[in-house]
Amino acid sequence: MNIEQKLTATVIAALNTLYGQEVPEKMVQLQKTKKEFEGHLTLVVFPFLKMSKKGPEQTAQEIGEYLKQNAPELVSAYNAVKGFLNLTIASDCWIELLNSIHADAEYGITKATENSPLVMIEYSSPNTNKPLHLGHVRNNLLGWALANVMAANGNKVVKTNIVNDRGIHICKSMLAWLKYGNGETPESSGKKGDHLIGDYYVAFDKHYKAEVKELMAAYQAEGMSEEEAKAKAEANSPLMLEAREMLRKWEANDPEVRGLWEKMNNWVYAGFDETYAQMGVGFDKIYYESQTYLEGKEKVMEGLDKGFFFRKEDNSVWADLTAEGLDHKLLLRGDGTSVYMTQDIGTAKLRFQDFPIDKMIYVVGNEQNYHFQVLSILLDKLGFEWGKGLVHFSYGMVELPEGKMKSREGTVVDADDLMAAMIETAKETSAELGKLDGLTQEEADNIARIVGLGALKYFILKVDARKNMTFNPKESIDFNGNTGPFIQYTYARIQSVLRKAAEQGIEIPVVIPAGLELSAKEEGLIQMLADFKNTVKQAGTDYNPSVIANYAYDLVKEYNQFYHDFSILREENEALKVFRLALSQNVGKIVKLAMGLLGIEVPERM
RNA sequence: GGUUCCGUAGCUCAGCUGGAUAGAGCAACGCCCUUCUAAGGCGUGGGUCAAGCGUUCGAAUCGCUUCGGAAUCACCA
Repeated sequence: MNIEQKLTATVIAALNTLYGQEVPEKMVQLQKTKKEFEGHLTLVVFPFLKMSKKGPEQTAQEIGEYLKQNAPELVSAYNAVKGFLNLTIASDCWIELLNSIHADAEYGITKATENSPLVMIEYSSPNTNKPLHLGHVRNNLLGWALANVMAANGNKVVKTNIVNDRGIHICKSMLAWLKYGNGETPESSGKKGDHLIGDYYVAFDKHYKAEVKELMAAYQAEGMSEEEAKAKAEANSPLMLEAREMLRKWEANDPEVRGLWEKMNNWVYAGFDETYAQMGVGFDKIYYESQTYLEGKEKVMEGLDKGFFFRKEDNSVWADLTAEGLDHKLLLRGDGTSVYMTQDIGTAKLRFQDFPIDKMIYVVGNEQNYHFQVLSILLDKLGFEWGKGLVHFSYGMVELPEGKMKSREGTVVDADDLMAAMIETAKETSAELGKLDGLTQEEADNIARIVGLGALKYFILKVDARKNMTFNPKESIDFNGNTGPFIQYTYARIQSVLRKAAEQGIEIPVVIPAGLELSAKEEGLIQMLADFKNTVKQAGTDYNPSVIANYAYDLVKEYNQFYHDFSILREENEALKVFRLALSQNVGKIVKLAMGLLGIEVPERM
């Protein structure tokens, strides 16, 4: 039983004795005492005024006095301010609590068991015609962190990625490469494969635009209106026609097109793998749209037979969602080909064949809210048990100060460049601060990597996922204040103290003996450490990794104050010294666990 | 127009299952390294929580209305 549970039970007993009423646990509102008041936990007494028939202050006094008299081992002091009863918990309770945290190397983490539900998390889901950019970074970091959080809440987790490896956009890159590439390869050019392909996608666009412009001028010279000319030019652009032809060939399994497609996709995958590795994310199972995009059709036909869907005169198949307050939704075109929704149904079918999914989480941007609302309804109709309860983990866009990223204007922030820049900044900062003395190049580089990526990841993960966020590429991400490096720095500091303690031959016992006089700061830190368990739980139930980030910051800020105000190794009272070492060690442990959930490493020194 | 989401300090964000005087960081200014890592600590200034109404002992938090912003409502994915 933890402190709050004990206290709740004691308060219930107190109310029973004082006012002769049995109150439900829910009515006992305990909250952390605000900083400006003395105490650890605060009981809100407003709900009890009716039974006490006294004023708030007097009621608080009565309850406080009862607790102090009857449970001194728990409540050592109290003060009443208006309707708030601030309770000071006895020091030994805190040491006991620290010991329980100390004994658990993975405090706050609940491991999955045989019978745990299986949660599948889809994230990343790139197109193979462009390298990853800042938007993908947010997606990947959130997906990875969310997967960790779900796993820490006792779920079996399967991380999955659906790669959009087919379609007109890939054909554009392929065509441009054939036309303008001169056989360029990642090896010959030294470019990462995804960047190489991205360059040809851009090249296609450039040539296509030039073509359209030229055609338009010709048509307009013939007397067409601007609008007409544009439409006709776009329809007759030889490049676009060629790309469409290529897509047809691809669908007809033309060996040459398929061969090129495979070659170029493999370049992209090699590039993505590098980016993923640097980002520190990964997947358990990767699906490719080329393998799933035909699967949905069968399911849709099944739904049509069962009367869930209907066919129009032009042979297209639709779902009528007016009963759900939505519109009609196309599922199969008149020519029988699939649309996006159909493909997602197909992917769902394959996934369910592969894994006994209990819950499905899609990490996809908020511009697709409508899509997932519809998908949920459709999957439910088609008999997927997890369909109705599927979670669209909808995150907001990353915007620049001047608005959205636009590839046309070259404002897209590339993932590889961004990570490299962060690491470079970390390296420079470390050098300026003289932190690298006595380290090998390899150690220094690794620290720069950990710190640079830590800054980037924390910057993104600390904000509530569903909100749009602003990123200003001109102002580099901070390393001071509420940042990843601040948290990492505190961890490194703690490790430094622990190393020195070890050098001095001081051992931290398995059980810290009780009977110490603790400061409010120290007790508060233990209280915060214990909160980690609830924070992990909250992050899981709310699908919200940012609460972990904010928790880590609060904890570390508190610890830094302690570190500044109290001596650890220079403390003369040996028992107190050992206690503070144990406290520090556990702060370090929790910081590492919390950051680990976010996918952020912590350095032993920095 | 329908639906959904957002609006908190100059900037970036917490707080939102109702509780005390709304918090951090950045930026500005000032102080603290002969002492365990100064990527740190302390302090000063900075707010009509978009606006209004309602529910409540109590509203940034819940409800309604209005204003502002975003997304979406495709035979694109």
